[in-house]
Amino acid sequence: MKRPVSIKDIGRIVGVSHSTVSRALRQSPVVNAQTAERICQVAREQGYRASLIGRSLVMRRSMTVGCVVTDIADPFVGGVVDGIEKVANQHGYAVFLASSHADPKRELEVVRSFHERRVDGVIVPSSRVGFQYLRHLSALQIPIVLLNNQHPGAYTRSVNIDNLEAGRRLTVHLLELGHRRVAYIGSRHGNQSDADRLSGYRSVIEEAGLPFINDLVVHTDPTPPGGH
Amino acid sequence: MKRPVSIKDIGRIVGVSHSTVSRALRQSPVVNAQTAERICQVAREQGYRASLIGRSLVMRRSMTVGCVVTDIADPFVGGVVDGIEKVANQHGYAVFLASSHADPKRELEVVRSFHERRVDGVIVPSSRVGFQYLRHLSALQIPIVLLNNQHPGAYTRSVNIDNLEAGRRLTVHLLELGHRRVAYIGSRHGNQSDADRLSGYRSVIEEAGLPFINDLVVHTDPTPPGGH
DNA sequence: CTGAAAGCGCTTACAG
DNA sequence: CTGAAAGCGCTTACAG
Repeated sequence: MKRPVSIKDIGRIVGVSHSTVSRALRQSPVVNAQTAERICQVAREQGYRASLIGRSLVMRRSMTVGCVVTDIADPFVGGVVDGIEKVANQHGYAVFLASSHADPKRELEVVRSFHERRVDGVIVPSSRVGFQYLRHLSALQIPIVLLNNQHPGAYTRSVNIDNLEAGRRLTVHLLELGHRRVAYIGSRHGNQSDADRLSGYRSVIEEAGLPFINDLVVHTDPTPPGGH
Repeated sequence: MKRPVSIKDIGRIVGVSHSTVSRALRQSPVVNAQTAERICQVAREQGYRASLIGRSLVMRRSMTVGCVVTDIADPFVGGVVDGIEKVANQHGYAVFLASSHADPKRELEVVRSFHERRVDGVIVPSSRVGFQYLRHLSALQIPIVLLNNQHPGAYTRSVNIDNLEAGRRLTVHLLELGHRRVAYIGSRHGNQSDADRLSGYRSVIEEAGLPFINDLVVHTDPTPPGGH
C-alpha cells in the first residue's frame, strides 16, 4: 500500500502551508474562500482522506468503541451488534469487535487490546459479564455499557429491557383481543427478567378483575421447543 | 477518561529520556539491564500500555483489519467473523466490523471509514460483493480478501471452498460406509459451488463402477426444509 | 487571512 | 549505553 496523500502533499501542490490546508478542509471560516476552494478541489483530485490516526493523537479521542461478545455467532448477539454498529457509524464511530468465548484469559487480552487502541468506550452486549471487564476497565476509567445487567461503578452504565412493562403490554394486548384465559410460559431458570414479566402479567390480569390461575403459569426451558 | 500514562511520564519518574524508556519497553538489548529493569518495573506499577495510535503513526501500520459483512446476524457470517477475529487477535490485529446491508451508499461509507482509519487490509466474508469495494479499495491499494469469490486485481485475493473435493469426500465416506445408492441434493439456483459438488459426487460414483442415476440427483431450495 | 511553532505518543537513526 | 533530534499526520493557539 503506497503512502496515502497527506495534508502536506496537498499544501505543496496548492502552494500553501499544511496549516491552511487543515483549516480549509475543516471548513474553518477564517480561510480565504478562493484558497479554500482550490484546496478542496485538489484534495478531491488526490483522493485525500484525513488520517484518523493522526487526528486521534491530537484530539485525544479515537472515535472508536470496543464491543466484546462471548460469541459472535449467537443470533441474539448478532442483532445487538448490528444495531450498535449502525448507530456508532451514524455518529462517526467505528467499532472494534472481539469475542471472549467466556474465557477469562481472552477477556483480559481484549481489555488490553482495547486499551492500547484507546477506544473511547466499550460495550458488552451479553448479560453474563466477567467481572474482569469491570475491574480492569474501571481502573482505566474507560466508560463501559452493559446490556441487561446492573453493576455499580462510576464508569459503567447498563441498558435494560423493561420486562415488567413488556409483560403488562403483552397481556393487555391479549385481553384487548378478547381473550379471557391467558397463560404465562416462563423460564424455569427463574431469573429476574422472568419474575418481572410474570408480575407484569399478573398485575394486568388482576386489574382486569380476572382470576389469577396458578395452573396457567408454567415454567420450562427458555427455548422454542421448550414452549410446546 | 483521564490521560493514560505515556512514555514521557515514566521517563520522568525513572529519570531517563523517553527514548530510553521506549527502547527498554521494546526489549532493546542495547539498554543497560538495570535501567531496563527499573523502567519495566515502573511501567508495570503505572499500568502503562503503549498507545497503538502513537505507534501506528510512526510505523505506518495500524495493526487493524476491516471486515465488511452484509448482515452481522447471519449465522454463517457470524461463524466466519468469529474465525477472523480469533486469528487476527492471535497476530496482534484488531478487527473493525461494519455491515453494509447490501446498500451501495453504506458500502461507500464503510470503505471511506476504513480508509480514514488506515486499516492494513479488509476482509469481505460474503459471496455477494458489491463491485464498489473492489473498485474503491483497489484504487487505494488496500489489500482485500474475499470469500468464495474470484475477482482479478493486484490487491485482491479470494479464499474459496474446494467444493469439488468436498463432494468427492462426502461421497467416498458414504461408499465406505457400505452405501450403494447415494443421492445428491443440490441447490436449484445452480451456482458454481453446486456444479462443483455434483461433479465431485459423480466422479466418485463412476470411479467406483456404480451407475450414475439421474433420478438420484435433485435440485431444490438451498434451505434445511428444502432438503425434505 | 496565513505561516511557523508546538505538541499529541511513539520510534529510531545519529551523535556523543 | 543514552539523549537530542527528527518525523509520522494532524490541530490550533500565537504572531504577524
